Amino acid sequence: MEVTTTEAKIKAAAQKVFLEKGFSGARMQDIADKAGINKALLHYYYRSKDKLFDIIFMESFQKIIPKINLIAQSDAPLFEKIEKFVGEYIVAINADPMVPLFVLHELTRHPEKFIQKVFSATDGGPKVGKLVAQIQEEAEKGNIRPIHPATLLMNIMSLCIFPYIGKPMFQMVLSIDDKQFSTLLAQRKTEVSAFVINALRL
Amino acid sequence: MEVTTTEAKIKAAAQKVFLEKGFSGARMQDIADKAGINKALLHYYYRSKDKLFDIIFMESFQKIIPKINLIAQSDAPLFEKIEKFVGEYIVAINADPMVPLFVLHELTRHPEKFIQKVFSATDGGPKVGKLVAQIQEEAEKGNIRPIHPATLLMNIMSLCIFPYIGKPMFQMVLSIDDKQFSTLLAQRKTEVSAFVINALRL
DNA sequence: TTTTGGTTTAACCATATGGTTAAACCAAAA
DNA sequence: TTTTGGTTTAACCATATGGTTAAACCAAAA
Repeated sequence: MEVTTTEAKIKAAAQKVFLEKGFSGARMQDIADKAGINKALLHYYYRSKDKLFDIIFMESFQKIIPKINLIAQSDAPLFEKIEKFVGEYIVAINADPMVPLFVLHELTRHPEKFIQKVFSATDGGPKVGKLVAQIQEEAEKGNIRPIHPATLLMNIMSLCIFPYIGKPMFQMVLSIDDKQFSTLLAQRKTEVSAFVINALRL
Repeated sequence: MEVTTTEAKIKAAAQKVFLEKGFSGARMQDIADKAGINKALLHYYYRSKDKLFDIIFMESFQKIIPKINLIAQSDAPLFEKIEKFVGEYIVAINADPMVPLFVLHELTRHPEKFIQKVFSATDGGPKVGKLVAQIQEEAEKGNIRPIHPATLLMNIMSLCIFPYIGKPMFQMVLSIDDKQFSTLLAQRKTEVSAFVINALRL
């Protein structure tokens, strides 16, 4: 049987509720019920709704500002980097499909509150300098179509993340059910990098 | 001077507040204050928070399920359609940059509630049949790289919409301010279709 | 067996929040 | 000038909600 501590049970429940409802839609009682504990314990262990939320939010945030560094700063050739990044990023998001919408929703509504905290947590934000230089270099060498590095990064991340956020919209526009949609998403792990790389070819 | 009716003032204020805070974060008092009217008038004109919200939501939704039909069902060649669609879609989103996050956030949290209503409002959802056929046709003729039509549509829409949703994240990752970000967005009106079309070329 | 210190609970509390109501208002019609 | 019907307001109301507290619990140490 599971021998989780109360503290852990609360965190797990809070994660679920906050991701589902967002901060303002989440109810402490709801979290307590899902954790199967008395509501007072939420405050005993985490003080306040805000404090509890901050913990869940920061953890979630880490998940979508991914190990860009690792890949971006390596010495691999550009196309290889793209393949690797897209593959790993999609897998990461796929593991927690609710995270992107949650994080971006809360981040948009309280930019000041987190921008700073998040920056220190990732020590100054990710360093994409090397990747940027590489893109410019390849463009100058005439190996790829010229493109603003920021634009390329934006395109790649959009293609990775947005399908998860836009799911209900896509299902409607495309008239497809959950299963068909999942199939499409699965294909994207390789499809996206192929698309991007082809877009860069001359 | 503005001679707006109370009803219109309420709607405008509600739009602002709901888009900013979402349903559960929005406060009726806040809407009343922004509209400069007594809170009771909200109920006098719109009955309840839910009813008021539904109106704002449906209007917002229309904005991001755009005139796909018009373009998708036309007889223009594929690349031309893509250019036209991307251009118009980005302009539409640009006019209301808060809408996508708002709609997708609420839609994700209450799929059942709206999926149906929205379907009837758009009479059965957009018809992309012709565009789908066209993509398959071009692929078979060997004019473009083969790609699942749904995947292509997803890619295009992701590239158009996501930058607006992911703004705070991108600004952090790329270390750029509002102005620089706007510049990047402006470029995308043409940049995105170029990117997509190039990705389709053999 | 008793003490101790962390854990859990039921009962509360203050405030926020969506919503209602009766009375006051006010411009146009009679 | 009076009546009428829609509009606006202040005062309320019931309930939801985040948070607190004193007492009960309970396992391990003494």
